Amino acid sequence: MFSKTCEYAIRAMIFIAQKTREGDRIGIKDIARGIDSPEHFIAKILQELSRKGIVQSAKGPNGGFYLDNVSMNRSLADIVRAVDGDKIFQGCGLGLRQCSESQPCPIHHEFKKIRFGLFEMLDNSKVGAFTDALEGSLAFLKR
Amino acid sequence: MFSKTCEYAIRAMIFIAQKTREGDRIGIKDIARGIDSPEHFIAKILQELSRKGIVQSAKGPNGGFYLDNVSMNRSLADIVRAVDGDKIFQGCGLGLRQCSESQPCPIHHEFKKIRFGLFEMLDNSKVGAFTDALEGSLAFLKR
DNA sequence: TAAATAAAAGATATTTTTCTCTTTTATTGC
DNA sequence: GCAATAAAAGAGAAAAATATCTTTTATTTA
Repeated sequence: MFSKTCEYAIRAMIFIAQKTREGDRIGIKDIARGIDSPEHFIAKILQELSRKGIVQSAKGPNGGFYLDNVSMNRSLADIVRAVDGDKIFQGCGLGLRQCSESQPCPIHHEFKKIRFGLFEMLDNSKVGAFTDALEGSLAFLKR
Repeated sequence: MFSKTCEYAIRAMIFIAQKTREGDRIGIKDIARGIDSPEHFIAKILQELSRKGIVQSAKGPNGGFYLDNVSMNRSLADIVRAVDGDKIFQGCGLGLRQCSESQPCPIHHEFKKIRFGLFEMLDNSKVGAFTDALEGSLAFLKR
C-alpha cells in the first residue's frame, strides 16, 4: 500500500511524538532502534521531512529530533503526501492518465470511494494522538 | 496502490475480455497496442497468468489470448492476488510483522476497514462485466 | 578554544521492479 | 513436410527503491 520509505516515516513520526511528549529529543540511532529500521535510511527520510518542516531537529549535544505543536498536530495524510506524494489519493487505479470524471476508467467511481475513505482515515489520524493510546509501550512499532 | 505489473494485468484482462466477447483471440502485439503497455513486458505478465489459468492462450496461426467461461467470471481481486500477492489485502498498514488483532498497531482497526472495502470492491468487479459498460470503445484503456 | 555530539549531505552499493531483445517451441494451413 | 504464425522461455538491461558508509557542518559544554 505505502512504500517502505513511507512506512518508516510514519513509524518514526509516531515514535518521535511519543518521545517529545516525554520531554526528550531523540537521536537518529535511537529512532532506528526504536522502530527497527536501517539507521542511515531513516536518517535520509527524516532529513527530507525536516527540510519540509514536518519534523524538527537540532544538531549538537542534546540535539535530536522532536515535534513542535504544529508538527504534533499533523495527520498521517500529511506524512504520506510528503513522502509518497498524493498519487495514492489521486491518480487512477489502473494508472491511466486520461481517466477522469468525464472519461472514467472501468473502476473509477468505485475506486474513488475507497481512496476517499483512505484519505479521510489518514487525515483524521493526528501524529500526536497516538501517544495517549500507547501508554508508554512502543514495542509494536518494531517490525 | 497497485504495481505497474498489476495495472497492466488488469487492463490487459479487460481488453482480452472485450475481444473474447467479440469472438476473437487477440495477439500480444495488439494487446500491447490496445492498452499502451511495453509489448514484452505484458507478454511476461500474461505468460504468468496463463500458467495460473487466469487467462487462456493458443499458439500458432489464429492463436492468441482469450478467456474461457471461468476466466470471464474472475474478479479483479483474483488478478491482483495472482500478480501482487495478497499483501495489499492483508499485511499491516505500517509494515509491522507483529501487528495483529490482539496486538494491533496504531492504525490497525481503521486500516482493516479500508482494506476490506478495497477487497470487496475488487471482488465484486468481474472481468467480463466491464464489456457491457464499454460498448466497443476501448480507448480509455490506453494510458 | 577544543572536544564531543548529532544532524546534514554526498557518494556508493544492493535489490527489486520495470522493460527489452533473442531464441525456442507449438500449432496451423498449404 | 514446410513455411508462417504466435506464444513460451531465457537472458539481460535500465530504472527506481531501498540500504550503507563516509565526510561535513552546526551546536553545546567544559
